[in-house]
Amino acid sequence: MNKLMMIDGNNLIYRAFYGITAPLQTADGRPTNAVYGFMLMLLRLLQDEKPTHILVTFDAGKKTFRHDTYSEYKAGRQKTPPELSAQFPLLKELIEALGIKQYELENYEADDIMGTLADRADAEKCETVIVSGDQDVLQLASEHVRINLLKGKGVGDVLPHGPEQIMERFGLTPAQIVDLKGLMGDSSDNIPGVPGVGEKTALKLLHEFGSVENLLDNTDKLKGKQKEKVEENKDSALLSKKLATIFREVPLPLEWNELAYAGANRETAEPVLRKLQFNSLIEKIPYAGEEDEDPFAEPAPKAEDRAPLDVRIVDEDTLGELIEFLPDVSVLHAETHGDNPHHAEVAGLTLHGQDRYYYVPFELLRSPKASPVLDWLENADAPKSGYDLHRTDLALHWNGVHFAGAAFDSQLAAYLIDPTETATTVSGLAVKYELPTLAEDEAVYGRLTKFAWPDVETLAAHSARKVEALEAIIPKQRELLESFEMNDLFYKLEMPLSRILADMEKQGIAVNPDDLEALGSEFEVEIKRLQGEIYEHAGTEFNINSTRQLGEILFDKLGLPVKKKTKTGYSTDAKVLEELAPYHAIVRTILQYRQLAKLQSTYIDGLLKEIRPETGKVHTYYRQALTATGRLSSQYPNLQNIPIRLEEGRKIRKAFVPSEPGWTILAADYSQIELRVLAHISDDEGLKEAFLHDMDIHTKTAMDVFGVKKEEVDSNMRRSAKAVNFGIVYGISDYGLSQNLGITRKQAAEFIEQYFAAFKGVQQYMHDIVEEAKKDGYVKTMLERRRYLPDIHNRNFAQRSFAERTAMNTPIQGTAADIIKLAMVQVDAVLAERGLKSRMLLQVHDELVFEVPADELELMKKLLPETMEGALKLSVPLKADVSFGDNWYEAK
DNA sequence: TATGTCACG
DNA sequence: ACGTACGTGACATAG
Repeated sequence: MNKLMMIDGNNLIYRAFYGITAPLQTADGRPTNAVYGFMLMLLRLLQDEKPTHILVTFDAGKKTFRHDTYSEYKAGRQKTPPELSAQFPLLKELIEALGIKQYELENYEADDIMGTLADRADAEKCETVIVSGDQDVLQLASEHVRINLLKGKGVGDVLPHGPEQIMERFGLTPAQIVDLKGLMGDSSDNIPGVPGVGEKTALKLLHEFGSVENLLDNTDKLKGKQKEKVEENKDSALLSKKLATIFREVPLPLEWNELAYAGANRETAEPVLRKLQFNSLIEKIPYAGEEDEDPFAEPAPKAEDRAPLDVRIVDEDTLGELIEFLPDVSVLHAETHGDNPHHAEVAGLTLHGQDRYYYVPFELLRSPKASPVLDWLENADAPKSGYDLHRTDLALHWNGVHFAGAAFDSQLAAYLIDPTETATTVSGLAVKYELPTLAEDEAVYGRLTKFAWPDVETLAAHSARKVEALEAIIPKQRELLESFEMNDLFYKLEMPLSRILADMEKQGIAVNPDDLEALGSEFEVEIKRLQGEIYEHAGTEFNINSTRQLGEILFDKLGLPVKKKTKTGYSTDAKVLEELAPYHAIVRTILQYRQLAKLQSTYIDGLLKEIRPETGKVHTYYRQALTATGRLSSQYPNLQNIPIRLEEGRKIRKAFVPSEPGWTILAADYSQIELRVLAHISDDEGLKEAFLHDMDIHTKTAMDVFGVKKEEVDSNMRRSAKAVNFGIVYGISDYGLSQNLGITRKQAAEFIEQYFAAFKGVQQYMHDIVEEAKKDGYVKTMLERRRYLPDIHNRNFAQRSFAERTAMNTPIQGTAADIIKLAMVQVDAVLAERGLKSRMLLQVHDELVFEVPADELELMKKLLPETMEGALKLSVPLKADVSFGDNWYEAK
């Protein structure tokens, strides 16, 4: 059975270029990221589709027959970046070397070539797959032709579209896709369509009229502005449809057997792959005549072919040998199981130095003879490198083993090098750094319910491979950190912080279950009452927590107006319910029910489950290598979202108490840290002035935006100004602000304009930072933390806009994160220097929470804000406020 | 496992 | 015209 796969080469290489941001290059310095990304996609496609025939098509030259019809076709397109143009010849060479047919033809686009062949294939009833990211090709779908539409940024994800999926998604046949384009146009190809008609309107019109032509013949059935627009743009609509129509009669000299593909030839493929430095891919290519192995299956075929590592599995008798060897150990890796490191199981440790590997089964550490190993593990002066040592530390801790001396954590390094990188395993890093592949943990252990430790030899061998890879990865990471000027950020901030976080997490915070249960009982009574009331209003009992059932009651049964839809049904979120409240008493009741149900399930029941019986405390886990901006995140439980805004929820905080009698909870939070950072980064005179005089920033903003005196600022003006300030920090858009304030977009746009007129420095910053992102491909915080923004060049407006807002927000949010991290390191040092007993327990983005003994309270009330305010010198003062009490509720 | 909702900064 | 406020995690439902 034959199967043809056709790939839009231009489309895929563009996506690969923006999808793979790693600085890959050939030995002579030519960039290869796009070629690499293309190869990853191709391999995945070969694996998933197993085609018997393949064709990669390209656009040839600039002019096509479409330019004769419309000279502005594809006008205004950004020039292809030179780093990408340079990769076309490399890609073509590689495709050739893989034995895959490629074709391009003067005057025609890749689409036309695919369309012509797809028609032929369909007539022959040959199964055909077309791969592209361009929606235009959906018009080619038919009984035998499926479109794999690329989705998202990933290199592998596709959305299969046959006629049925197209009908489901658009309510159109494949043939009607050109009518859709005719009406809505296509900005990336500069196809005009009908002004004022977007996808929504175009679909509505087509559902009614079927085609562009039929619509134009029946414009008398339209009304108002829409009628005018359509009538005025008849020619444009017809032209646009014509331009979007794929030409299916391209004169093609291709013979079917030229497209045949049965795998690559090792002798021709390997040299080219080596030249491109794609060493890690060599064994993932399906070669003709070789066993057809799954290129993504792990363990990777070649890894096992390499000479096995000399791994010694240590037992009581050979412990002496290991102990002698300890001073040479540089890399350590713990094999652990469990997402929550506070509850992780430790199978064993692999130690490496001087090309020797020792695997220590964890039980062996219980032996009295192993005490030198324990001493070494807890010796802060014995430096250890590894991957996710924070997790190792916690897992060992709860199993009774002390750990210290983390010197280089490869996971943290990877995070600084690219915080949005998805390769979050040692195996993933090996791929990234083009090292020999190694098995993913999942492949060795299985996952979730299927998890099982393999026999000790397999485990030791796998673990040693990881350590081997780390030995190669770490020097590369050191170089990158150096060249990114991140040495301070890494060695003086993130590495020390990692130990501090582990200390905080082990310490935990005491939670009084009686307080929670008492509060829970109150909620319980009220929830029951509200539930009864809702059933009564509804005239029936149903599951209020089910949005589907709730939607049926509100909108079908009670007939309330539908405000918003989700992709699966009616939206019933709080914003919608607020709008519906005037129509029916049930709505307010549901809002109250939702509020209490949330508190009950997440914060009463959820928190009670997390109290550790041995300690009576909750021990959160801070993820230090997760967020795109440099913030921490908190899990198991999340202690960064304990309620505070509404009084009912805020009471939860009363259950967070000191763990020793007579002690106090002390909290200190930065005041307006993000806006202060903005004042510094943007160097805006007005904003700096405001903070130098410690003014109420929202009032000051209102004064300048509305042009009034301080006394004239009313609460509404201040509220608006506050929303504008939030918007500024998030990367402002008129739409976002209008939604937040419930005003029109136009009004929001005016606010923003007035804000920028008053704060010229901020306006300049917002402009400059986007330009910087375009130039460099990334933005930075004050401490040189980076975030790459590949979508800053995206032709899709929404994605590009998002990248622009991110460019504005990340340096602000990220610098604020840098600052509080600095403060934590400094506070930790101060506590140690002075031998204080006070303990840092929590971090909530701009707030630090401590428990302090009575005799240290006065000192801490002074030291803490002092240290926090002095953490980093800005052109405006930092301000930290302290509060304290018998629990977290009181300390605010 | 995906989706909707809602808690926080 | 396009379609969004930035960054997270946990829970319940439903397939």
